[in-house]
Amino acid sequence: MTDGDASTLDAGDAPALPDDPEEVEAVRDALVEWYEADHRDFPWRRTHDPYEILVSEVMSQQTQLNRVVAAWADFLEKWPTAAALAAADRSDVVSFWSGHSLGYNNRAKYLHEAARQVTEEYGGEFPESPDELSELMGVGPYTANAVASFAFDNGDAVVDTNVKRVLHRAFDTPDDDTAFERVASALMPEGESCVWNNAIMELGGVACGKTPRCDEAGCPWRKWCHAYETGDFTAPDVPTQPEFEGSRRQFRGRIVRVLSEYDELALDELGPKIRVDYSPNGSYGRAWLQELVSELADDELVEIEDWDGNPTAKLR
DNA sequence: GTCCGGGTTT
DNA sequence: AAACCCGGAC
Repeated sequence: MTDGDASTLDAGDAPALPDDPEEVEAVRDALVEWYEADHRDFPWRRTHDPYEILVSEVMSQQTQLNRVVAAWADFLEKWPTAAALAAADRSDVVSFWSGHSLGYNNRAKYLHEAARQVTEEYGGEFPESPDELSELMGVGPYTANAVASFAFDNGDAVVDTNVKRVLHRAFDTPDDDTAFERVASALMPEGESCVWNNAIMELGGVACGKTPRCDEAGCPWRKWCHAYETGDFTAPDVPTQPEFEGSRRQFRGRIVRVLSEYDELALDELGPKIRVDYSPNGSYGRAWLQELVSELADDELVEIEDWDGNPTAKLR
């Protein structure tokens, strides 16, 4: 279809890819050649199994890649297929997640649920389009395109913060999601999502990180790059998170970790294991803990038994 | 000790 | 719009 973006594209100060289509082709070729000449050899880049890709993507969303390597291998050894994962107890999956310090335990739950969806709703066969993949629990636009790309070479351009940073610097793309979307899609060579999305994220990871390493990494886009020309390597704003130390997040994580070591634990036994200054009637006491545990129960990560008298928590 | 990363859900 | 995690780099 013809796009209705002509007015914005013609807006004079519109950011841009080179006008000449041959030049755009040169930009594409330069990146793909750079990637193919040398890149980090992550194990998930050696598979096209959609389940293995999904696991790596969900883990990568939140964790340094070094730790993902070990967790990914362990996870697949334990649950080699979507069917195997779907058959597991969720508490075991959450325990694994917590035990490998992967963070965001809800995502273990989502991954387990996604595996169940694949086996029960798709007969064990992963769907191959980004739209269908998006229906899986915990799979949003980024992960849907990543899995479609790396498993089936069937994705659209991924837009994660790496890609945004690269596009913002190289082509002065404004810090606006629809603009990133539009430029990323215009740039991706049709039908080459696997190599392309790997390449552009590799660029964001090794050459165009927060501190740019244009020359050291031999960035293939230096001759077109707006930032390289101007010296302004400003990156798009990333929302800053509230403090972690002392946060509810921190104690939720501790609770899950402790509960994965014990079958079940009364609140007054759990308390001291997550906080040295716990005392049942103190300011950080049973009422405080009860609320945290209740929220974990609302998230279906934890189960509370024995509500009358001596509440006990266990992984669900 | 301080800073850093980052997509999905509700 | 807000909540969610934790180790590693500096």
